[in-house]
Formats: sequence, C-alpha cells, structure tokens
Amino acid sequence: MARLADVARAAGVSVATASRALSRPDLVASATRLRVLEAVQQLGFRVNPAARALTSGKTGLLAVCVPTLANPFFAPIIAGAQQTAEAADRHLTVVVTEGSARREGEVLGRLASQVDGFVIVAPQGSDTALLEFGTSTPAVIAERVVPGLASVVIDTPTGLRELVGVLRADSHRRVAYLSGPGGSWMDRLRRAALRESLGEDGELTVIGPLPPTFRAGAEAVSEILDRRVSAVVAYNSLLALGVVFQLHLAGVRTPEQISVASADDLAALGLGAPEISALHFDPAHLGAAAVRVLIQLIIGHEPASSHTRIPAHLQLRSTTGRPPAGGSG
Amino acid sequence: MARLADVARAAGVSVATASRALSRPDLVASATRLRVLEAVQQLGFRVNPAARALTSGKTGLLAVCVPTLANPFFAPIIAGAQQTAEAADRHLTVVVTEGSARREGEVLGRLASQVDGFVIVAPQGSDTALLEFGTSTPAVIAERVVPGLASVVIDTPTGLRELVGVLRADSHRRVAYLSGPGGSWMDRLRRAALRESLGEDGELTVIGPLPPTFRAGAEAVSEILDRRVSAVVAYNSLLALGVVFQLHLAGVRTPEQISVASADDLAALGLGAPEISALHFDPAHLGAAAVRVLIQLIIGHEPASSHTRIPAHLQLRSTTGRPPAGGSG
DNA sequence: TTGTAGGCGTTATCAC
DNA sequence: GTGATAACGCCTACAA
Repeated sequence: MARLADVARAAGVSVATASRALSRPDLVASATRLRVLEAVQQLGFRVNPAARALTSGKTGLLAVCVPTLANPFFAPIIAGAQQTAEAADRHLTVVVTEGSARREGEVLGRLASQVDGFVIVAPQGSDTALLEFGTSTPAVIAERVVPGLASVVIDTPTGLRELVGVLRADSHRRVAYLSGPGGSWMDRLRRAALRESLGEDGELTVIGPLPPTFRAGAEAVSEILDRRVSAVVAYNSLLALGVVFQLHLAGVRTPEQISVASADDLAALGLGAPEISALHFDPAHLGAAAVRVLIQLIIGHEPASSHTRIPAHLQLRSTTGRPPAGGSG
Repeated sequence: MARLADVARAAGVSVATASRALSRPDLVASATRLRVLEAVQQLGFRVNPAARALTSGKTGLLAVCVPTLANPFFAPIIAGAQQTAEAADRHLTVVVTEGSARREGEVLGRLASQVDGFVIVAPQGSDTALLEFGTSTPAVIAERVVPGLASVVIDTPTGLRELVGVLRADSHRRVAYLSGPGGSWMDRLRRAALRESLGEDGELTVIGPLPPTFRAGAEAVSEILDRRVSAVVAYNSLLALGVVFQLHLAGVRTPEQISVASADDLAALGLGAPEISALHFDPAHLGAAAVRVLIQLIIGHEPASSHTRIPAHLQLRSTTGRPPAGGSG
C-alpha cells in the first residue's frame, strides 16, 4: 500500500506538504495541492488509519450502543447510523448491553479510549452516570434526554397526543397502553403523554411492561377485555399485531368493538397488512441524525441544536374508529 | 493513559520485555512476567490499539457484512458476532450492502485494508469474485458455500427434509414454498431440498420471491388457495404468520384444512403465539461461529473445519397436521 | 508557502 | 531471558 511518503516523492514535495495538502488544503498553494492530489489518485493512496490515530488520537471509529438487537426497533437505527458514518468516512462499531446498566457502564468505559465517540441508544444508566461519562467523551443520547447532553429522540409523545385527540373525538374514554420493555425512559414519557392528553375524564390503564413481541400482544388480550377499555395503544406494532390477531380469534371486531393503534410502525416487518393505525417514523433517521450530531461534537463544532426531535406522523388506518355505542367510551 | 513504557519502568524491566510479557508470555521468565502483570494492574494499562496496529498490521477490527437489517434474520447474527468478537477482544463493524453485489464489492474493497477480516453474510457476489477476494483477505462466508472458502451455514435443508418427511407421513402431496428475497443462494438450496424430498409423486409450488414480511405472507394467501396445496412452507416466520392470519380471516382452519410451517423461527419476535410449526435455530450462533472461525483464520490457525453446519431443529406445533381427507394430499 | 525534525506507543531484530 | 534500537506511517511545531 502506498504511503504518504510515496505520494510526496511522486508530487515532488515534502511529506509534510503532502500531509497538509490532504488534511488542511487551505494551507497549501493550489498548484502544489493539485500535484499532490494527482499523485494520490495515481498511487491509489489511502491514509493508514492506525498511523493517523497514533498521532492525532482520532481513531475514526464510532460506537453505537444498543440495549438489544432482539427488539426490531433497534436494527434500522444501526443501519441509518452506519450509512451516515460511512459517508463521513468513519467506521461504526456496535455493542449490545442486553439492557444491563452495569454492562453498559463497563462497555462504555472499556471503549472510551478506543473510539472517537458514542451514540448511546435508550441508555440504561442513571442521568448522573451518563452526564459524567458524556462530559469526558463525545456522546449523543438517543431515545432519552439527559440534561446537559446532546440527544436525539423520536417525538412519539406528540404523536400520541394527536392520536388521543382522535380517539377522544371518537368518544373513546377508557384506553389501555401496552407498555414496552421495562424501565425505558421513553416509555415513561409516552405514558405521561397519554395520561395527560386523555384529560380529567379519561382513564388510562397501563398493561405491562411487556416484551415487544407478537406473543405478548396476543397474551395481553384477555386482560384488555377484562379491563373493558374501548381502545388500545401498543408500545410497538408486533404487540399491536398480536392483539389484533388474538381479538380476531376471540371474535372481537376492530374497530367496531375495540380500536387498536401502535406507537410505532415497524414498516420493514411489513406488519401493516391488517392496516393497523400507528405512528409512523423511520428509526434509521434516528441513527443517522445521532451520528451527524456526534460527528459535529467530535470535530469540535458545537452542533446547531443539541436536542433533536424526529417527528412521528399519525397514520390512521382501519383498526381505529368509534367505540360501540353505549360502551365504555 | 499509561503507556507500556510506564509499565516497564514500574516493573523495572525494559519496554521490550514488558511487551513480550504481554504478547508472548512464554518468552519471559515467570517472575518477570509476574512483576509486569502486576504493574499493568496497578497502572490500569491497556495497549494502544493504534500503536499496535501500526507495527503489527492487525487493527483488531472485524467487519460483518449483511445484505440488510430490515430482514429480522440478520440482527441476531450481528449480536452473536459482536459478543464473540468482544470476548476475543476485538471490535466489530457492521456494513450493510442493501443487497447490491456492486456495493458489496466496493465495501469489501474499501475496508479490506482497514480490518483484520470479514464475515460476509449471504453474499451477493459471484463465486469467483468472492473466491478471489477471500484468498487475499481472511473471510468467512455465512449462509452460503463458496468452494475454497471457509463457510458457516444453518442446516435448514436437512431440517426441511425432515419436515417434508412428516408432511408426507401425514399424506400431504402438494406443497407450496413461499420463497424469500430473490436470488439467495440459501433459498435455492431450500427449494432443492424440498423438491427432492417430496419425491416423484409430490408437487412443489414455489411462490415468490417475496419480501420476508407479514404483509407479503397475508397477500400470498389467495395464490396459496388457488394452487390447492395442502401444506405451506414459508421462508420465514413473519411470512408464515401473515399466512396463518389471513387464512383465519378467510375462514380456513389450520391445520385441519391446510398446514403451515416456517423454515425459520424468529423467536425474538415472539411470533410463536399461534404456535406455528417451524425449524428452530438461533441466528446468533451463526454469527458467533462465523467470528470464531474468522479469528482462527486471522491468527493463522487453519480452522478445524472450514465448513461449519449449524443444525436446525424441527419444532412441530399446532399449524401442521393431516390434510383434509380426499383433499389434494 | 514549504521543509526539517521529533515524536506518537508498540513490536521486532538484533546482540548480549 | 533481557535490553538497546530501529522501524511502523503520519502529524505538527518550528524554522526557513
């Protein structure tokens, strides 16, 4: 592999000049720069990341830290992050914490000196732990807000308020929320949004925390029916699909007897076939946005906004509608 | 951060000895080694990967290359690979090719000098392209076999033969296979296994290629019914679930009127609620095994077997059984 | 604007 | 078994 020295020789300049021509072109006469660039082309030169890392301290490696890959919400985040990192000529390494705050802490500590920065998705640790970590290492938080740190979230709460508005207009009053995997910051935010927008005379029943699976949704149906709600909002579309499926089996019709909606829309799973009403957004955008912010942080440009919201759009489909007259609504 | 020089000083040895004590302990007197290790502990020393990479040429980075992350089959592969890589003290970077052979080639080329080796999952490129690449760079192929390269596959074909055996014993004769995303090597192998094991008087109808989604499964039902098969085998459980769901809606009972099975069992999605018969395996094992083989390759130990098969176990559940008497079976 | 020189932290090659 | 010493490829004062 061609080294910078080869390029320099070919261009008839010193190594230092060749280096500058690549990393700080403004410091080099344009004619010189041109010769260097040409030589680079010619020789197919590419910097040796290790050598660069040794002097500059920048490895060109970004880490994205997710609680799990079993929840299909997280995979597209990684895809989006990877694409953006690649476009910025950086590598992305993925680490899975299995939802353990302890492991999260270990992983972050172990990697801190090996990567240029972190995207931490749905972190498990405490605010203070994250804050301490994030002030010593470039990091952006996704799907959570930690005061003082850069963060990127999908604005499901606003979407949920809109959804509740529609449900209320259809005179639903008793709503169940099938909550996602336990202890998630975002999940709390969603519950709060639902509760608040249901208003004084609305009633929110929280079922869960539940694993974000089809099976869990199906199994929740008996409780849903017990609770005599007229509408169900599920943490994700696998849960929602499980609910719809089991309701069908139980002979309960949607939306005539009960409305079902999902707080996310896992489009990639093609789960929309029964046309479940849902909040629509692309998790890949989350990953992409987080990496963009992270890179700004790393190169020292304070990002324009350290708190990015990605909108979620309400998609009303065929599983929501007016509740049965004289029902609970 | 403590450098090796600090460790050496603390242990009262030369840098060279300290280095050896860590990377080739057998070359160092055990007393010395002990002192060095102690100093390492004391100072919290950790090698600088960049410096090591500069001299050794090994970056400690492994790449895993997948066609997509939208297909939920691939996410757990990455999780398994990551865990194994981490245990071997290496990083894992993920790249997504979006199913494009061109992009796959570009990505591999671009990364070849930056990583120690590749796990290429369900590669898109030709055998010859892969062979050429794989002989110049440590690489293991997953979910495909390329003669001359190390590979790891899940043995669904054997599992499918077993499944067909059961179906035949139940006197099914006309079987449909819902094929997965187009052009996959593994998919061809599955079709061949089904066709062969159905025997002379069996009939295999291939529907697809289909996206591996719930929706696609649901939409395939009309064609399934048209073809008058008594059993359906789907590429994955999302497809199978879509089929089961839509069959229910159409008033067709499983397994009384039609049997449904899936060639994989995406347990993480909790898709088993309607108890779909399926081949069970853990994709994470695939990723883990591939990384293990890759590391052997990298450190020069020819792996014990360059062709690893991961067994798939037939799980008969409630969607398979005898076809209607006098039916197509 | 360009060149010279030193160093980044580790490993490898020699001698001893 | 151990210790000097020279790379590895690049960056960056500093000097010119």
